[in-house]
Amino acid sequence: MPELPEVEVARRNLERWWVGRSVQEVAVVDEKVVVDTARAPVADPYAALARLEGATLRAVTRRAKLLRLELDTPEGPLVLLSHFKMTGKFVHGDEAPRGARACFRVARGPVVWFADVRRFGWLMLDTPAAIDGFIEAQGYGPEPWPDPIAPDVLRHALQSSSAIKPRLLDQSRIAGLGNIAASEILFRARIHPHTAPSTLDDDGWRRLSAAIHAHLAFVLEVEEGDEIQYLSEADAVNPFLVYGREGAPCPECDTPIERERTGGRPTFWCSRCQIEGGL
DNA sequence: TGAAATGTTAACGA
DNA sequence: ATCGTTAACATTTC
Repeated sequence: MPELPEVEVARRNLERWWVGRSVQEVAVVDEKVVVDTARAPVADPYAALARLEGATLRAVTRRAKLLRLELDTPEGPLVLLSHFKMTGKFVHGDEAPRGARACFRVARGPVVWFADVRRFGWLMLDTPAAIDGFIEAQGYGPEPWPDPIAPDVLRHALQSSSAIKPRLLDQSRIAGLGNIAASEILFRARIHPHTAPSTLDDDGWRRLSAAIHAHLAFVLEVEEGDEIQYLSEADAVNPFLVYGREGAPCPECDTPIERERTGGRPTFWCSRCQIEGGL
């Protein structure tokens, strides 16, 4: 299940596989894969994606967890936007992967598949103005990658007197962080997930800023490459410090890792390393 | 078998 | 208004 780093790896992969090359053929495997700017499935997804045949991919950019493919098509510039949600990914290969929903045959390149077992993800194709309007309307907060969010900016974005953990997930405060990232970042920053942002001192904000960047850099390094394995998949190895490690020894102090569910989402932390108030 | 899963969003209640 | 929880989306895995 993808967070920012997985989307960023997909961006790099699509750059390598596809940028500068044209699309020979497009196929829709799952009719509900293409949505409009209201996120409703379009009436004719075949016709929609057929607009990309003969198009050349110019650039791939990322905003939060959205991937934005800029294409020059016979009818003019269009943007293909995707959201991976829980299980989406782009892969390449001759055979349809599990969960295949659409595919793009790249001239002098691979066949690129949009695969998404749980089918929460989507593709959206429209003019640059329409797509950028859609992205703007999401109201995303500042990007934590590639440049770190400065401690001061972080403090203003997260300002609150309730628990910090759910705040980190709020895309309108900081863009791109997910549920795994929240636990990992707070562990790295030695901040308890229940800590109220209003009680963090300057050093706490500095640690949080550094921890966000360090976590993203770490996951990007681990997941770089053509095949991204999500944790839920068979054979996946858990590369995280505390996420999914309830009861296992803390990597710093051997205290058993704690777990709780809030708002339906699990949180993991070390009760010795992470103190409320951040110190 | 039931529960839970790395995302988002609408609906509801305090 | 704002916060937090719950259900829903669809499917797989433990």
